[in-house]
Amino acid sequence: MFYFLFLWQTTNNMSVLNDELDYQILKLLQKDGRMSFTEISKEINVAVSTIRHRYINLIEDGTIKIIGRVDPNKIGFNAYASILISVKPKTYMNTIFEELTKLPEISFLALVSGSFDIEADVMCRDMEHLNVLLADKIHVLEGVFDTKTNMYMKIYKVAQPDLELARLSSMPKQ
Amino acid sequence: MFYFLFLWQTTNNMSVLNDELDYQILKLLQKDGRMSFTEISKEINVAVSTIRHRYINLIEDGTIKIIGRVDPNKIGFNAYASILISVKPKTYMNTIFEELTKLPEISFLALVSGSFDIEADVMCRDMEHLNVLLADKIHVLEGVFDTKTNMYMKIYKVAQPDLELARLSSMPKQ
DNA sequence: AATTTATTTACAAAAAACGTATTAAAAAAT
DNA sequence: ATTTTTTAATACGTTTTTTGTAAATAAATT
Repeated sequence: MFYFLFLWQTTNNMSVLNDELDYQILKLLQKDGRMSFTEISKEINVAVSTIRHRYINLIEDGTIKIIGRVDPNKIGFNAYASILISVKPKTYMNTIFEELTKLPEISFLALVSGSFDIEADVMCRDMEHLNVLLADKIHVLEGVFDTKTNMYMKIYKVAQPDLELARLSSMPKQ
Repeated sequence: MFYFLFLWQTTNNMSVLNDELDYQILKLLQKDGRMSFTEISKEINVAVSTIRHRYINLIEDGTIKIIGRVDPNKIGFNAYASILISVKPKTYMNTIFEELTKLPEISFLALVSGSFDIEADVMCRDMEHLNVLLADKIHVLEGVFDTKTNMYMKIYKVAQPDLELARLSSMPKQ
């Protein structure tokens, strides 16, 4: 009977630590995607092999992806804009999304609520480039009824989802 | 005389390959931030030490940053929204940016052209969370005159700046 | 042409990753 | 309640990679 209680306790602790461990790994990699498994394991006192296993799982289920984030300004993109698109008739939505996805200038593409249907954020070299993109690649698409373009004039913050906020909820894994 | 010509040729090739080399490194790291220097060097036929030097420079001047990009949905963020803010009087702009930058829910914050002044994209757990954020953290700020919130209902694309497009211009390093 | 500066490269020591095997724990079945 | 199955954590030796330093080469400056 006493033995049973003991087992229950370890089980409980482990299942809490499980998710907590993933959070800690994610948090460290979020800041520095090249941090070695060895360093991570030292930081949170778990065996290197465990970190590696967890890492592989997190990568495979798409929870995290390690990427090099390139600063657009440094490589010559000086016109960052938000293009809102109104589609009429709405039956064109799917084909428009398909076509827009292909455009290399588009860095973010989503279906939005509000008076427009689609938001497409684009990174262009300059106003000329943006202008040509709009005229030759977007306005020509069948179903594009109206657009509204606004420039991002100064960027104050670009951040990752805050894991501390996520931890408050019960971590529903997809 | 013949020797001199030979030298000139190598020089010329090298200087073209210089910027091209940075592009190639950036392109590979953009896709896989954990790719080893060894692997990169094999891919583009340059000594490992060269790749490493270039890498260190690219990191130090902020051209690229290796980060773990966490999928918001996988960790329980189900309300992704765009909040447009109108500021009156405009003298409050600076303090509002300062305050907004602190909010952990905000993943993107920028000064925008158009009928509103500020765009703040937020990642919240759910509608309740978003609602509380708006009411208790944003609407209460002095100078926030009006806001307009739209939900990102489905995300079709999240991409990095396209290096092929950048290569077309003359790579002005900042 | 000489000097300075920057870039590329080579190499050896240290550190890290990988593959595999082992151990331990949790869940499921009996 | 015990056994079996499945899943997760860990240890360890080998291979690979990174790191620090020094040398060679090229470019820019004088």
